[in-house]
Amino acid sequence: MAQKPSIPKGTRDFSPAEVIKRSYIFDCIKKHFQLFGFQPIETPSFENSETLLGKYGDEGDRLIFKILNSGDFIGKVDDVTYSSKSSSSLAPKISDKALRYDLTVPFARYVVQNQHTIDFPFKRFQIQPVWRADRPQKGRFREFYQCDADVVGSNSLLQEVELVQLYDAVFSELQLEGVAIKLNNRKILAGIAEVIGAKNNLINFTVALDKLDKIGEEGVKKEMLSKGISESAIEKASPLFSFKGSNAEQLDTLQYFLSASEIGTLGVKELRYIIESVEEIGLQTSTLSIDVTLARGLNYYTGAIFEVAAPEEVQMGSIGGGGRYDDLTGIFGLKNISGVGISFGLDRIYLVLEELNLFPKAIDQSLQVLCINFGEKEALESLKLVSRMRKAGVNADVYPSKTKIQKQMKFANSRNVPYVIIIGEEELKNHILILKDMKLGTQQKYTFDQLDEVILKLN
RNA sequence: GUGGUUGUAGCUCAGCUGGUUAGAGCGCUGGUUUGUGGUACCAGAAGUCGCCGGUUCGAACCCGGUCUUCCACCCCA
Repeated sequence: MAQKPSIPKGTRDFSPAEVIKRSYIFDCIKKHFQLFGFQPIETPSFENSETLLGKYGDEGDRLIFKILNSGDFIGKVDDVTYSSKSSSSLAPKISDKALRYDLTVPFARYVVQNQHTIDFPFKRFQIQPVWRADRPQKGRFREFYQCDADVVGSNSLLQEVELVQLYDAVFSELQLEGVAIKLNNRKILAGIAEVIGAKNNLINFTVALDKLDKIGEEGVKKEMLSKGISESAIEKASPLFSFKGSNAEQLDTLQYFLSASEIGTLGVKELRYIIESVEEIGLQTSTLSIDVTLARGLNYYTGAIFEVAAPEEVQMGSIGGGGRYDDLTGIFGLKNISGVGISFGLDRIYLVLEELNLFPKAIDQSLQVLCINFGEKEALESLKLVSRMRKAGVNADVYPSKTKIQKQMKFANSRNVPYVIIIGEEELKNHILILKDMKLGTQQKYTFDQLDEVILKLN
């Protein structure tokens, strides 16, 4: 026997039960994307390196999977580069393609490339795998799916309002109640930095602030200090560390706090509009709240920032996120196209639904009825009935070989088949079938002519 | 990328300071039941102890490397 085969670190096989549960989530998300007027696109799993590199920061570049060129790719490298043993200068010479790292940048590329055939505003959704050369952890993989919905070509804050509704609709349908949608605005973060006098240290300030719930007030202050933010600035920002109250109260406090900052005031105005609009329309099961410490990847967000936290009873962190980016397509040469989008973290949603036991009970009933095989003649008759049932939309099958009834029943049981049809020699002669309810253990006789009744029962 | 952690039967895990033939539960196969699963009882099969190397008379156990798992950073879904 050869050595056991294996799969690369951070990748997974999915069993039938897992694929079915994952499709349940995919289907729900997809359905709501379409209900909200989004259209599907797909892009290649790999892009030209220059499309991806430099778009996610140095950290991101390191995590991009690079694809080796074909043919004699080493022979074409000049001796100086080859003998330099420097990965950063060698890599571009031997690799000019890379695996998709997220869906947003390829989408931006798509929009720029197809700008003349797209009707703006363009609402697109995309559900495809992405790859990251990260070190795996629970709920973090090197190959995973992203489910994104973005709108480009509209500045309207109505989009933000709709995206909050979309989150609520999806999680409500998944029976995942108590999801916390957190909202912030990057203009508010910029305003805060301006007001406290840390304007040119915005990124370090927000990255540190984002960690508040994780490392606490002291930890955040320490990190800010180490990143060169002055003590007086941190002192001015300290009200933020214990920011409480209703959304309305927080908005008023923020408005006052940021009154000296033009951009901050604009941020508060935007935030207020979104919050008040959502409150007017109402949410089914989720809550929407302001979180001034929310920052996320700041590379391209310019307005609203979303993050969705799983219900408190599960330790899972973020199960979705998104935001507004005023100039995403600018990196590919198309200016003044504003976009806003959200993403669902499929793998984490899966783990949460599993932990809270929220998958539908009958989700693993992929087969509705199985016919026991008593031999050639009987099986042939069963097949006739099965084909009629299949036409009526019933998942039906015949056990392929004549083995012990015991074994066939056991198979039906472990496949979680709710009904079994028994047609033996005696039944065949009299044109009847026995329908056994595997849950109750009861059985009932029907003539072949009564098959429609059986189908009705199975549906 | 940094530091740590994990790997023993299909699955979940025991296995003492290094010492005969590596165990349990669940699952699987067969039987009690040759036309009835899920319960019960009986029997059985199944492991190069992640992989490679080293120390030792002797290694699942000690050492080194490697892969994998999970965790904390980094970053992020």
